[in-house]
Amino acid sequence: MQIKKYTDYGLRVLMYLAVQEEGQRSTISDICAAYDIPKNHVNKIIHHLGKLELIATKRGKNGGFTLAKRPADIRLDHVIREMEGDTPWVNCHSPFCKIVPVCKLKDVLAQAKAQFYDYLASFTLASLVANKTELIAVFQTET
Amino acid sequence: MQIKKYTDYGLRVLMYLAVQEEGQRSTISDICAAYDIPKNHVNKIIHHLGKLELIATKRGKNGGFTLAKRPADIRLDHVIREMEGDTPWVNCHSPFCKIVPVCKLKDVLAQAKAQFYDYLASFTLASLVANKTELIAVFQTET
DNA sequence: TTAGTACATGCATTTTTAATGTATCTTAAG
DNA sequence: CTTAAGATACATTAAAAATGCATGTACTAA
Repeated sequence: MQIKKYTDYGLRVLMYLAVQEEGQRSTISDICAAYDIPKNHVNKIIHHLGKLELIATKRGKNGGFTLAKRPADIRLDHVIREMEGDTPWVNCHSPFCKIVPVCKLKDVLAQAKAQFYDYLASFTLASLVANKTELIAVFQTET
Repeated sequence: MQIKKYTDYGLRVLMYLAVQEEGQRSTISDICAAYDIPKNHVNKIIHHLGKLELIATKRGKNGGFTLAKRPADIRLDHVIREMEGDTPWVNCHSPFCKIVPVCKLKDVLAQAKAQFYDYLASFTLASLVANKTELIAVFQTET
């Protein structure tokens, strides 16, 4: 059990953007150079983050993207739920399970999952970049 | 993000055993017939549950297995952790991530994961089979 | 004591999902 | 009108999980 790299990268993109100077646009190439991760994947992630209106994207020359909200207004539970896809953590229907109607397992797991997200709801992107200067320093180092 | 069928089946095996008559041994064939799931997979799961000392297995003719503990003494967090494998929910090391030393994301996710398991720790196998007679009835129906 | 049954174990194959790659389209700046 | 950037679609590869197959080992009962 693990979050997808897709989700992980999405969060890292947001962290990167959160420590940039106000109004400073970043590009997919910037991000990929900073983290050394593949452009293809990030391409899709940026698109997705744009759709979620977490970032504002701009095409064409001198294009790029910036955060569309303040870091303190970007809750982690929201980002992770959206990026990860919000499906039940146990699959009761393929294959068909005959005890589903009387099975308490799915309910317990659903509640446990809710606990996970409830906890995340108390954090925002701002929580992740509280140590902004440290992050900036690390981004500037060569690998 | 989802638990493995392996884990799911493991829990279902335990539920099945928990509603059997005291001392009544079950076999892999019994379980697979009850849930209509593949023997190969269950084979490994039974072995694993045996290693965890959650069930007592017996080979040979008239062999099979029973719960090795009372349902109230089998905590769900324990079962799921063991079956699922207890690794971090975010992979910070492949590919290498340069911000790891100053990254708060891993800590937040680790705590969220802890919340998930803490909640499960308040439930046992007994919680899952509180409606024992209902479960028995469903097991007896044809598919 | 031997035939049969059931779990134990290891390896192979298939399926599913995620990750990555390639290509082309659209938009905007200069 | 050329270049740079994200948008979009499709293809391919890689990783993980699920499943299958074969054989070993322990136990029982006839």
